[in-house]
Amino acid sequence: MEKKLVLIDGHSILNRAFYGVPDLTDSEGHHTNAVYGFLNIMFKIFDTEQPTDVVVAFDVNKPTFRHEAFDTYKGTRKPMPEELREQVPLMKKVLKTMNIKVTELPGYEADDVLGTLAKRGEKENMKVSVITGDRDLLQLATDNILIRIPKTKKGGTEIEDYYAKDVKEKYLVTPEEFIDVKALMGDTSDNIPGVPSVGEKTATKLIAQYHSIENLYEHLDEVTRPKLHAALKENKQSAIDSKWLATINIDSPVEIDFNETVLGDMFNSDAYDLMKKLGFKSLLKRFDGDVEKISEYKPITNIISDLAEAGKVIDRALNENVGIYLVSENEEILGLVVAFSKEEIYIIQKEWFITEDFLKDGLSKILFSKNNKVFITKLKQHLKFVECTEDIHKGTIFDAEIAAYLIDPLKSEYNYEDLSEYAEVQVPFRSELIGKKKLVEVKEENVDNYNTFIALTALIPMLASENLIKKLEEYNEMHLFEDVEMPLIYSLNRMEKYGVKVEKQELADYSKVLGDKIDILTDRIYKGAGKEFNINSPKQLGMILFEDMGIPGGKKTKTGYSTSAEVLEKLSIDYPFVKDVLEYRQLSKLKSTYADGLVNYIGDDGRIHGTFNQTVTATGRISSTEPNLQNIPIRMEMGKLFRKVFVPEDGYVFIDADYSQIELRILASISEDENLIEAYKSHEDIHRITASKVFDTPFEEVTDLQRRNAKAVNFGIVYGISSFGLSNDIGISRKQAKEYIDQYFATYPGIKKFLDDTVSHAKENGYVVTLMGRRRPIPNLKSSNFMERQFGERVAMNSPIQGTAADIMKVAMINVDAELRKRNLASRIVLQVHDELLIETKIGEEQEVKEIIMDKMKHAMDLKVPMEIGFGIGGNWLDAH
DNA sequence: CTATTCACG
DNA sequence: ACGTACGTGAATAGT
Repeated sequence: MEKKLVLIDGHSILNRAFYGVPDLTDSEGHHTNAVYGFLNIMFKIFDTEQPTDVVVAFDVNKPTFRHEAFDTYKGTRKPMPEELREQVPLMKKVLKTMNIKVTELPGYEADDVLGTLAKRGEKENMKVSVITGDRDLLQLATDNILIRIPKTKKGGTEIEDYYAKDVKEKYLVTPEEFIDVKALMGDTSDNIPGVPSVGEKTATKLIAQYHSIENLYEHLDEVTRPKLHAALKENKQSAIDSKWLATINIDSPVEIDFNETVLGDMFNSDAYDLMKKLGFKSLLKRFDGDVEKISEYKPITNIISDLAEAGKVIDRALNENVGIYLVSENEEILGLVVAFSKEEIYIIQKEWFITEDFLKDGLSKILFSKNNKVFITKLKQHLKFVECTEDIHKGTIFDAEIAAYLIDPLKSEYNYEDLSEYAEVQVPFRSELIGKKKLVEVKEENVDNYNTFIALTALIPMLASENLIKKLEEYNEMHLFEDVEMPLIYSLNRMEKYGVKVEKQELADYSKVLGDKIDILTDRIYKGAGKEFNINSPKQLGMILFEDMGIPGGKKTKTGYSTSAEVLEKLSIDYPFVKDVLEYRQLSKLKSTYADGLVNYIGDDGRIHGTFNQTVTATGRISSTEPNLQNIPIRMEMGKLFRKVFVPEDGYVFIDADYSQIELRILASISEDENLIEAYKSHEDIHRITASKVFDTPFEEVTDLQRRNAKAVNFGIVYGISSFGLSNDIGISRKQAKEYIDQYFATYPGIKKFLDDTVSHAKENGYVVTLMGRRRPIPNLKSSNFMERQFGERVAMNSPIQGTAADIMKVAMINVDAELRKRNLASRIVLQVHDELLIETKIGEEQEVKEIIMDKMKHAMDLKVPMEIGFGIGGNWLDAH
């Protein structure tokens, strides 16, 4: 029988899998996505190749013979992200458990091991496949050695196959010559220097003609292009060295016998248990006799184009449990999916008599029916299409995205694929169905994939709901879900629908003013530099400042000099030129982001309707996009003028209300520190009190500097203080900073205890919670990397505080909004900026609105300290604040 | 597609 | 000896 050998480039494939597969973690919070992706690629190969022998080769994290020869050689080791690094040992363990031969050879790279084994296998008449993501291995291809490169493309993984003839076809050179091409070109990521100015084109042409670097140099006179000739002549040694570096050693001392590589029982019970523990449900189906045999679920859909039939489905949905999805893209509706169960899914197409209005109306009826239960994701987006005068009856609608967010707020997305982990079905990947294409395109090109995708989007929320609810209950987050996050959807929806009025002309005028100032500065900067350059390019600016002008003290970043405001600020004292750059930076930021940026979002109604995202932040805050209305300037004089263009419509005024020092008050309350609570109860200036205690100065004699420093310490505490951070912030020594902190903790011992307890709780359980039970997992605390763990500790200290503030604001928003509507007032919330609400208030309603805000904001939660609200009223946002 | 910078809380 | 404040989003440059 013919033997078939599969050789896998371990790190290379693991790396591809890591970047190609969405984040996954096992029950203990360890990352598993790369391992999962690796196994999927491996099984895909095994399925088609049916190998008799398999070896997986890993690199050793030690210098190789290439380093010995050249100290500049760094190999391919880019720093690996921690999330990937931790999966390497796991990968090896999984492979060993599956009885797959794993090898690593000190002093050599995996490439060399693979090359050696490939050639040995070929000699023994085996068919050989090398699985790698690295094109350098193409040099190994022959008629019997196949190089296979898996690529994550739009619409799934494809594998590029190369025998010798395929290399020749694609790269116009033989596999052996491919080494020489690469050597000439050089490769910065592998630190192969090559010959400068020789790119792929030239290298290929030269090697195709001369077949090797050595032969090329024997015929160097024939190279007539003068620059090329010179470059080759000058870099002869480099070219030869590069070739040596790029050549895979096919004679490495690999002590492996082909007796050891025979594929044994991959699907043994240990491997089964391990897969199960890692949560790789889809892989379990490969195990014979697996009782839980799970295969990929592909929904069967019923397409409806007939109006009467569509009406029947919608009517039925009013009285049953349904998963629904209104398919829309760029405000255009494509159809409505109604899923009653795995077996019964209807896709109501928008065509013939089925109009957008019909579908919107259907959606509305299903959502607002009190006799059904609706499972959905992105409810807020759906509400965009319906009239929503009252909130949907509590308990009849379940947004699975929100639920999944509360269970794990660290995920970047919560689409059907992410939710399927709760649904006990194995679903096709989104990337395979639609990739990054627009839905309309997929509908045209591959209607089957389109239907599968939209069916799953409707169905999975329903299938996942049971386990989601179980988890919410287990985590004690049901209250948060039912009474905070779900009701908040409607308040955010109204806020988005109202939008906020912005004076377009004034914004345009201001853009012009800024533009003129920028032009003047640009001229001055060019004159000062002695030449024109792109001031917006940190790279070019760095060159000008620290090389051309020879300004000392260039702080390096990964890629060059830092030109951040922090650095420039210090230089600006001695160099007026730098001052101009700083001002240019500030103005061009204002112009591009705020003046020109915001204009694009002003709608025909003269208002900006931004999006407030509810499932983005790790702490529970909402975020704002398209545009970001939560970072409109306020601190700088030039910037705060933008707040003047935010105005109420005619007949209204702005009321602005913000929580005063909400986070510090929360800290006082959660920590139950008596001194801080007492300080707040006294209603005196908290930073002054702190300064007085920490610096042991009578209250009346506290200096401005002392107060400022105390304020910085208060901030620092909330962020999870470190002496370094504090010293950096207020420009004192680390030692001094440490003394401040120690003194602070001595003043408020309850805070010290709370922070310590929180961190140890987090280390023990892997998560922290807010006062309302909102959970944030902190996987970093388990990291093997010291810095990451340290970061985890700061996060553990900060998240309960920031998160509780978010909880409080959410409750306040819901209650303010509800009360305004209950009283039939025309006033409405138009913006939320974390601790601030902006209310467009109908003239005549000011007093009532003020009372509502004060009441609802103050009493959103019962804390051990009083909550104080800053209040303002005015004809624009700046004046109201 | 990532890094840098800077706007906000 | 590491190299750090917590949470966001947008514009820009350059690979």
